[in-house]
Amino acid sequence: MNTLSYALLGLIARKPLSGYDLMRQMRERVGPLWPVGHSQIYPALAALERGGLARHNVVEQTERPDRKVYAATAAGRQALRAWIQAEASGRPLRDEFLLKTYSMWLLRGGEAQELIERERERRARSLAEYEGTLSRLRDEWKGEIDRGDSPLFASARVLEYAILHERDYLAWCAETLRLLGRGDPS
Amino acid sequence: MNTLSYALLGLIARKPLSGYDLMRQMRERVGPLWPVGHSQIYPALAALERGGLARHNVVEQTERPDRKVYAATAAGRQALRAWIQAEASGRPLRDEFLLKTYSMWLLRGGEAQELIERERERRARSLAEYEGTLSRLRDEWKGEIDRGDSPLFASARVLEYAILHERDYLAWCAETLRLLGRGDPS
DNA sequence: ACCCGCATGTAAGTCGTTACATGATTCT
DNA sequence: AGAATCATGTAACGACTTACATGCGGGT
Repeated sequence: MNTLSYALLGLIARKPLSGYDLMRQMRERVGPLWPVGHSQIYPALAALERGGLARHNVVEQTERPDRKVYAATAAGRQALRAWIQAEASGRPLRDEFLLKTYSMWLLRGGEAQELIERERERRARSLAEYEGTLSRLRDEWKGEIDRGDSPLFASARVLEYAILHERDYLAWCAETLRLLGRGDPS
Repeated sequence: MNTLSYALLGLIARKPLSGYDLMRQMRERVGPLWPVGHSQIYPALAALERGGLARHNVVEQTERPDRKVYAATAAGRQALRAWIQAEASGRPLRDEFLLKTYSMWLLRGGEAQELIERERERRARSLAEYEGTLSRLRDEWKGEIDRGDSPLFASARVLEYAILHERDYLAWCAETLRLLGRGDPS
């Protein structure tokens, strides 16, 4: 059982889904948090089923290929709870952009500023995207989203975190540009 | 050439180092950003040398095993600059704790609060650690650390980012606890 | 005609972690 | 005596990415 399996379990514990659905949900909702390709999903679902943590029904379709819709079993929900409460493994950030800034002293003239400016713009775009998703979620689930025991509350909190994180990145870029500007006025 | 190779190049572009030195520097300085085991380092250094991006001298020692001290070549620094300015690959966060909170609606009673409280404490500890490292760095390199073209400036900026990030995490935990407390008063 | 979305899979290759392997010196 | 630090490597395994593979229906 790896982290990916728990991510999938977390989704099918909310609502039964097919492998294809899971692929889209992982891309759209959990995407920035834990991206997965469909080639990982299908074997993982088979493994969950072998372990008794999920079960599937075949839904036959005439106009499209049949779907295998997976749902979490009681044992699956139990395993998910246990994983959540287990000691965190302390996985690292692995931030490629920061690793690049670590060597930005090699750049000349305004190259460092350009690099950071480009990143600032990318982050601003993804911030706007998260904010859009969150406000759509809020509009759609007005009452439920504030209840602490609701799946929607958890979704919203994760999005809030992503938003905080992007804001932070923007602030860091702005401050770095300011500091670079002082020492080296173009 | 993978990301790890550039991380190593970034270090030996600052100052020649052995594989063992690199292991420690990656653990102590770049650690939270891009952790590496020594088993990755030695083959990667050999590959850098095959590509002409680094070269090593053997430093013989009597009391300890001999060291292979690697330095970046001009081609190595050039490759590093090119990588820094290349399009970012947009690698993801892969945050296991957030993935867990995504399913926290499964928990009962105060379990969610306990989970977040534990994480808050862990983050507070690593914040203190980063702050300590940064203030030590500042004390040691007073003049150089503010010059935008200095390696120390880059190191400090990366640490600043890590600090911002931890503060953010703390704020998020506090807010989440507040929201959980309102809906479900123990 | 060609590409996109739906739908499910397998295979090959890279990256990263953990364990295996060796051997001297220094600290407890 | 046993553990930790210095110092360099190899091997096995697991996780992740990218490409291969198939096939129908709808849009341009």
